[in-house]
Amino acid sequence: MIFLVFISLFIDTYHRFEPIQAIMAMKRVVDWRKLPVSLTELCIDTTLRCGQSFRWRKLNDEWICTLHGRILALKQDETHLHYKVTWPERQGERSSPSSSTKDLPLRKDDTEDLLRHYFSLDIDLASLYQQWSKDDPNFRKKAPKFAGVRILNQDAWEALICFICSSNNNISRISQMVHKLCKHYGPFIGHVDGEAMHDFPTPESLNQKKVEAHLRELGFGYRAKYIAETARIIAQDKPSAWLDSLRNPDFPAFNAVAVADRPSSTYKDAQSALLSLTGVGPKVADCVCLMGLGWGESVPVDTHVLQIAQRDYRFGKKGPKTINKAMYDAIGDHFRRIWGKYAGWAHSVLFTADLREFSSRMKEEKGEGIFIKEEILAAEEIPKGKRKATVEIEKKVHVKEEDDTKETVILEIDTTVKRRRTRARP
DNA sequence: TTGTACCCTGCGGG
DNA sequence: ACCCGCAGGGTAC
Repeated sequence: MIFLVFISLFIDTYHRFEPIQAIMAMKRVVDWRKLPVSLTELCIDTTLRCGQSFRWRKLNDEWICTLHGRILALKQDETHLHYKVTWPERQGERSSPSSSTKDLPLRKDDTEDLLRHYFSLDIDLASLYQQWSKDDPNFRKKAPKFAGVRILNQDAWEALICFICSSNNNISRISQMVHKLCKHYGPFIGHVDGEAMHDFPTPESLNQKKVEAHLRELGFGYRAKYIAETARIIAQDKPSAWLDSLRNPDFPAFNAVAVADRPSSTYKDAQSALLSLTGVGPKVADCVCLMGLGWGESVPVDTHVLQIAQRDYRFGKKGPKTINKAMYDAIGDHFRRIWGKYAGWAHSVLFTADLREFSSRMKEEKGEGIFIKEEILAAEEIPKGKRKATVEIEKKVHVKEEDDTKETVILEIDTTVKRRRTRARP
């Protein structure tokens, strides 16, 4: 049996093909083009804001980002995804008399392929939603308001650095930090609305002497060291295509080239390989697996997902405050059992539904279809002589919910909570 | 195996 | 108004 591994050529594509792209860049006036996609299959308004990518910005009703050495603008209506490409400017080119809109690119423009790859448009999302809804009442309840949420097929290196930034952080600040990385270390591509657009920096550009100190000045905190060390390891210590060798072979990187006779990685292989990097724990490793390496079964478990597991999937919370690796794996396995091969995709839908930014969509649900009844099972005694104490209370919460079909479902969730109690006066 | 420091920012309750 | 505690897609020690 022959194993295939796909090696990406993404690194430095811009520089490598500079002469060709310089000619392509002469065609400055680019029309909007479109791909047929329904909002059920892809909703960019949700997908680009739900915290899996940190570089997309919405300007004047268009989503803008640099990707693979070009600037992309996206718009969407009920039937189509509209896109516009801008290739990089060259120094002094704009005033060059040879510059003309009549010149055609030498190569076929691959932006449509890039978009199909980036959004994994070959995957039938509606069928997946149907399957998850059939197997999971909670998904069936939440999903209708969050259609078209996809996992983006991002570059592994970019995902790695972005999710190192994400530790103990919020989406707003992560976006600001990633923007600073691009601005200070990424290749300049062009202007949009007078604002300079840079692509994501290469490992080499982040593997320089003063990067750590500089990133600290820029407000990266303790993550500055993680980024600098990871860049050094990827740029110096590992083979050139090491990260992409961890990809799911069924979903090769964009511009990948097949290489024969290499053992292919599994999801668990990829996860454990990533864990060897500084600043990369199980959660960050899973984010890179899911969004950067094509492993759809990867379920990143953060505090949010832990809450979802406990609140909506009766996952016991007897464990400690900080979850250990065993607990972490158990939660992932639990969701993989429910949702299957694309568990990470389903997880992303529920994660999005729980984000505060999107919570208004669920607001009307609260208090109408859901009734909660608490039943205290056991409570630790308050020590004698103390009037107040923080004690463990074990309670059983009955959640009675009605879904659209008026069918009644009873879920029981065992919980242990800390509550401040006051001893009754003698 | 469990606990704590780590950088920084926005938010809600006093 | 200001302060203060705390959480925000965790990880290293």
